[in-house]
Amino acid sequence: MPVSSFAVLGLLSQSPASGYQLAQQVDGPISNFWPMSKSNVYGELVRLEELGLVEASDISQVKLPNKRVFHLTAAGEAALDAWLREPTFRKERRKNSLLVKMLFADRLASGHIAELVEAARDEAEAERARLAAIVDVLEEFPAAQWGRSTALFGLRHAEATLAWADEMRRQLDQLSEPRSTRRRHDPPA
Amino acid sequence: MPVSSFAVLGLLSQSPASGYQLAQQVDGPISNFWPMSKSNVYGELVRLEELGLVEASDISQVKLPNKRVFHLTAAGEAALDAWLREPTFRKERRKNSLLVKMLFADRLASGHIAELVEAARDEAEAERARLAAIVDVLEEFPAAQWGRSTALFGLRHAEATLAWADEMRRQLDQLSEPRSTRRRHDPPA
DNA sequence: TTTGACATGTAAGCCGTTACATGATTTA
DNA sequence: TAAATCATGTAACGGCTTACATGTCAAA
Repeated sequence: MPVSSFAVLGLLSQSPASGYQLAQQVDGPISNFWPMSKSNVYGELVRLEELGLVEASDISQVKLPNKRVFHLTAAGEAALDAWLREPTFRKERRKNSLLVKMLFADRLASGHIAELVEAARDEAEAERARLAAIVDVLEEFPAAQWGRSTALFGLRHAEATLAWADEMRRQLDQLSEPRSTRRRHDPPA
Repeated sequence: MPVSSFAVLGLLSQSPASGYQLAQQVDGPISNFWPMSKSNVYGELVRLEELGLVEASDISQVKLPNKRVFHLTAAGEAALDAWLREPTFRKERRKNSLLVKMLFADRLASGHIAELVEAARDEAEAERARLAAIVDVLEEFPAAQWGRSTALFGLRHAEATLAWADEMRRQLDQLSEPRSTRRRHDPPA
């Protein structure tokens, strides 16, 4: 079973929900580290229902379309907990096309490399600010401590990207001014 | 065109190669941030050939199977360089099932959470050591500076994961010994 | 009157994986 | 004699995405 199945089980474990509601939830916090599309959600629900891990109650509504509200079965709870307990998450493929570009950066003028690095830096800085704010806010809600931990993970990684970008900047600076032994603090010309 | 196509173009730009040779190369450094399977490589070659971005020369060998050695066309070089120059790499989905587990960690006993964190830490520490060694070695080869930069990126991120795991450790320690106001340095009992 | 929220899905297709198929030659 | 290396692919399938299809009701 794909991780997406467990992601849906996890969301349902917090509260029963219709496909529509789940489709909205997957654009929430979880999208930061497990993006899913709407269709994907509906597909997972079909699978989980066939496996008996979730069940639906038909809710008829006046003035609004009827909906099917899903909730975990006992088997669903067991499956979720068993998965959560496994300390195995090795197979995730960290794909990063920025690094593919860096690997072949020999083909680029240093100005173009600098553009790549700056674009990466800008993105990382925006991410850092966004996540720092979230971590800060959640600090005050002990009940959200694990949610906070996911944001903290992202924050530390954004900081890592920033640190890397700064190192790359320095490397690129040395390329463009390679006057052999250059003093640390040049007097203005 | 998927990034994998450009990855193959990039490898071929360094030196012409047969499908077999490429299939070996994709298990090399590039596998750290763009994993590809053997079949995937052969598939990409078909696509790139149809698009006129690579061409093959048939090499007949005695005592060994014949092979088709691919090289970039002018169009292939142009396509690669155009892609390398674009400072856009936004769409990469960073998927991380560890964080999915953390998000639902409320369902777990703190011992199980600690196991997750320790497993993540162990993996990150192994990765840190592996990459630190590579970064160190490549230090001495200025020609490999961009290859080194990709390892450095991985190194900084492994360090970020370690820092995060240590913060989680502390958080978990506080959970297990919550004797209200605890002194910094407890005298032994 | 049109747009947006509510609500559920299907269809087509892409990217990529694992497993399989074939067959010669070299090395243990 | 068995395994590894060289060499090229095919088949089947899984996961996921985008775009499309359908329809009601409330609000602007």
